[in-house]
Amino acid sequence: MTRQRQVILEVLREKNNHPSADELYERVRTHLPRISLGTVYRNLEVLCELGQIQKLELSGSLKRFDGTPHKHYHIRCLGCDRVDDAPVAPLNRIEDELYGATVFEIISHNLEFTGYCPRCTKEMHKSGSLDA
Amino acid sequence: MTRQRQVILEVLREKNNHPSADELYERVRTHLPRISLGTVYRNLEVLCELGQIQKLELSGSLKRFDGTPHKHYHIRCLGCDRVDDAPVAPLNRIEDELYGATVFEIISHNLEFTGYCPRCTKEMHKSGSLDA
DNA sequence: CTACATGCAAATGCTTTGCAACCTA
DNA sequence: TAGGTTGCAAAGCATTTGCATGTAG
Repeated sequence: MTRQRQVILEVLREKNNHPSADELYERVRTHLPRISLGTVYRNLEVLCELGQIQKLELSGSLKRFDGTPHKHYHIRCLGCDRVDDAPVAPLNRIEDELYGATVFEIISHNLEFTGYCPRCTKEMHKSGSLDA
Repeated sequence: MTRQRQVILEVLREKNNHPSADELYERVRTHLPRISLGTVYRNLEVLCELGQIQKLELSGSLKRFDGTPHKHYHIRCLGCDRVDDAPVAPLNRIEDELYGATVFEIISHNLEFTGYCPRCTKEMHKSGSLDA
């Protein structure tokens, strides 16, 4: 556990708004100005394997990271890419529905919502493109 | 509707195994040897906008394309990236669960399964890494 | 004839990697 | 001091884009 890894974990946990590697890099840089982006990527990978954090591979967007290890769903803003936790109960039975109906051995599932955050909703109303 | 666009659509529909742009490019090339990858990308984009096909932005994988416009879920193989349709009924009510519980204006949702296809399952048993 | 589509190649953006120097247990 | 880790720079890969030419309607 190097200083770099420590700071990355702390910074990710203190304000867990699901940052991308690059956003996290910028924040970590205020504490460790000489850290490199490669180190951030490498440590995020290691921390995932250790089960301390999770990598979010949301469709149609770059990778983001979640400071908590517990499984939950997310909502992503189509306007600004902001990611929030989705307040929905996990679908505990959904994988059973596939049993016998698919040739795959199911390992996991993920549910993702997309929509517009308040700011982007307002922005759209201003510019008149309410349907986009 | 150019010849290129026509062929891309036909090839995508005739064997809809959710190819990537590149795989589709290779297949289309057997009919139109001089087509460029850029053209394939551009036409796939256009066909999506026309509602003829859909773009699948599955997490942790490159973009894939589905020759049908109707909404359904998918399963992806963690070993070889093969993508099948998931035989599960659409969750028609799920977005309502978020109503009032999030500040987002929900537009859509997507459910994704991951697992192992028969071939990769067998492969794992052979090499002894049953848990990966 | 005009607008849009093409082929080609270069550019982009995120992510990974090779490598020599550097810590740290 | 041995093994993992770092910073840096370069490479990798999927995708997008600029531009001159070509083609459909």
